[in-house]
Amino acid sequence: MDKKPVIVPKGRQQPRVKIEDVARKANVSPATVSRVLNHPDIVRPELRDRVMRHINDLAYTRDSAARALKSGRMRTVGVIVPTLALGIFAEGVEALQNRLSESGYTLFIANSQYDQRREFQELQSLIERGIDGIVLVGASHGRELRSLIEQAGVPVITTYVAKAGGGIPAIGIDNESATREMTEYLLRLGHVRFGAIANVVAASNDRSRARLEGIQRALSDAGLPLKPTQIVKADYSLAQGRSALRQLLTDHPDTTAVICTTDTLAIGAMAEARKMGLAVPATLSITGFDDVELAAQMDPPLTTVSVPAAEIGRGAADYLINAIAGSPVPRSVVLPYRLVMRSSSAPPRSSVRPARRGRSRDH
Amino acid sequence: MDKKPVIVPKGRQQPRVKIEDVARKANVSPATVSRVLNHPDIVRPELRDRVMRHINDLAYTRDSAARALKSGRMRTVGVIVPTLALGIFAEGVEALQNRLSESGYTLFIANSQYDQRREFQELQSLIERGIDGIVLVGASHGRELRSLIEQAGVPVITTYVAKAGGGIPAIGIDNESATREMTEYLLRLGHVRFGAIANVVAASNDRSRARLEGIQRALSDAGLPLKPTQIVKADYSLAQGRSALRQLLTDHPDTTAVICTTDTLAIGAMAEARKMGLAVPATLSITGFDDVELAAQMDPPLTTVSVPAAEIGRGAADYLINAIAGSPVPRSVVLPYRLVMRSSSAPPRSSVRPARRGRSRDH
DNA sequence: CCTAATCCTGAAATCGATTTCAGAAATCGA
DNA sequence: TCGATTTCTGAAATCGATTTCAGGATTAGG
Repeated sequence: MDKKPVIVPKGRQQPRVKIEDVARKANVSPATVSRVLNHPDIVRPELRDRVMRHINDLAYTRDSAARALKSGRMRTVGVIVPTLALGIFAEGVEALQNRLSESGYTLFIANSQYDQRREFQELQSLIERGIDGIVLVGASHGRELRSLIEQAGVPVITTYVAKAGGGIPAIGIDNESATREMTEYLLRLGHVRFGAIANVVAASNDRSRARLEGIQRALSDAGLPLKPTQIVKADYSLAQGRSALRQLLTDHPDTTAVICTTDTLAIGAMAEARKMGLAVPATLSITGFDDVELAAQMDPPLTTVSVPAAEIGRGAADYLINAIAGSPVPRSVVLPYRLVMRSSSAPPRSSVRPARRGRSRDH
Repeated sequence: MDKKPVIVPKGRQQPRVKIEDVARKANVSPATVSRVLNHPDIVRPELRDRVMRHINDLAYTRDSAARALKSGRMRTVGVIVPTLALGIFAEGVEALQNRLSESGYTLFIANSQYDQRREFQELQSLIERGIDGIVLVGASHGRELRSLIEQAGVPVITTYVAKAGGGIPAIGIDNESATREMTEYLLRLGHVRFGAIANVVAASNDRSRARLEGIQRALSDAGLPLKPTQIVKADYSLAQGRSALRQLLTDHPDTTAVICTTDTLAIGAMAEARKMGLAVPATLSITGFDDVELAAQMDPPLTTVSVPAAEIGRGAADYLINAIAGSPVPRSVVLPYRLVMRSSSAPPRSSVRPARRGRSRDH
């Protein structure tokens, strides 16, 4: 009469195999099955084997929700990156996932699009999911985000930077010092007229900001502080590298060295230089940052800073695994970057014999 | 005496706020609180507001493990990509995550490194995690993987291909037809001596294999079937693109058009061509596949096939969201690719007036 | 004004695995 | 051989939220 056609229940079709089913088949209690799975060494070997056989026969797998409920551990870690479009982040995430997977952890991924509000929301949703650890990128995070983390009592680590505020441990490189070294290298080559292209448009991109500061500091120390027009701000696209170079050379046609805070920008700048008929490095030296795969293959190959992204990812995984287990963990890990001198940089064409570092020529 | 120093308990530090706490504060039963959160419309408005206030006051968030246990839904989706190093996958994952996030889903990520065994293991671990949906890449998957999926009764979709075996729905482009079109375009330009560079080393890379078949088919149809030495197999690195081109031109110095199954390979090939002093496209036309950001910025800009990665990611998300909800879903979705003709391809230098398709010139 | 229908709310069962507690079995020493 | 340990196993409580079931309060209808 009023019987509606049967609706397939939304849940799992096949009635899941439960620990109790295994227990019954093996003629033991559920407790024993649980022990076989979690503490195999405290179960008599023959019994353990028998139970194991039945577990395999029934293709039993534990319900992770029930497990998590009882144990309070999800065996899950979350990562929030600005974007996956940057190879350097993708590489780090991949290494992170691989290492976590080895230890039985699963990785949640989210992206913030360089937006702190979004980062906060994604983190909130991850925490509600009950993650056991969090990986962030960069040093600058809203204070409400920090209090959210604190309140959740979940271990965190932030990556790609050498240190972060708010007591958050970090693993990464010292961005500022890297560009400072790069700048000093160019100074040693004899360059005196510099330009910088930095993707500092996104408010939360503290890496590029630190890199820019490294450039500025080195040049100030050398008595050649950058004028505002010698710094072109961009986002992280290749096309912006092009237009940035054009603008820079419009304002300062005599520039001989351009330092970019990203390989993407540098590659864009090189493309534009070529189009403008400027020889690299004869007329213009260009350097990047990140050492993406393409950098070495450019013509000429790009001088840049190599960032150990995979190592950062692995290190973050190890840190969290230990922190979750309650093992002691380092406060922060500073990894070495590597300056990779290729042939997109050279002494300026009409370089006077490299003066002994023109420290106080003008002041 | 035997008292050890207190060890901080491993669980959550702060005793989590539970639904019962909220209920007590608000002077209602836990059931009501649950209803306020899950079915707000069936609770008397004033009561609902009161409960809501207390929920906010206590910063209560539901325990997702308990929720998942009771409801059988994790609100979680997993994706397994071959690697994140390829921008095209990173882009798809990013779009996937964004769309899922909008619908309250969280994304697990894993990578297979083009290894079917690893893909299977990662999937197993994801299924144990109780995911509600799965996103895979490509058409070729082991049969044990398919039976695992079936047994788990979880909706799946595979991506970047137009169709897959084993009754698995797919969303993506028709790779074979794309390269066929590309090849026909080059034929129309007047090329007759072709070479192909394909990353078909990884057993599971069916995309590139399909692309290679597209090339072969088009050339066979034109009466110009590729000899084995005209096909160079590579993996997906830029450096291999270089060496592949060198090998190809060693065996067939008179080649005028090289079709690559990946932009990365094409870019490597272009770099090598430049190094060998070959003008592109005057002496050699080169085409790629994927339309990565760099393709348009090359010198000359690369002719390639644009893959709608973001759309694929979004489409996969929508598919799963619907499938999980029990809504009707399409069998498969074929998205349009786009041939992007740029200036890395041109008629061969000494091209005779493009013959009307030299169909049966020889045999 | 009273019964019938409607609307809301609370008590309690439930999801599936883990773990404490206690008892049974096995081992050991005398 | 018997009691004292030591090992191992099972019964039952527990994790926290959801949902069914039934009853109390409210409104509508006569």
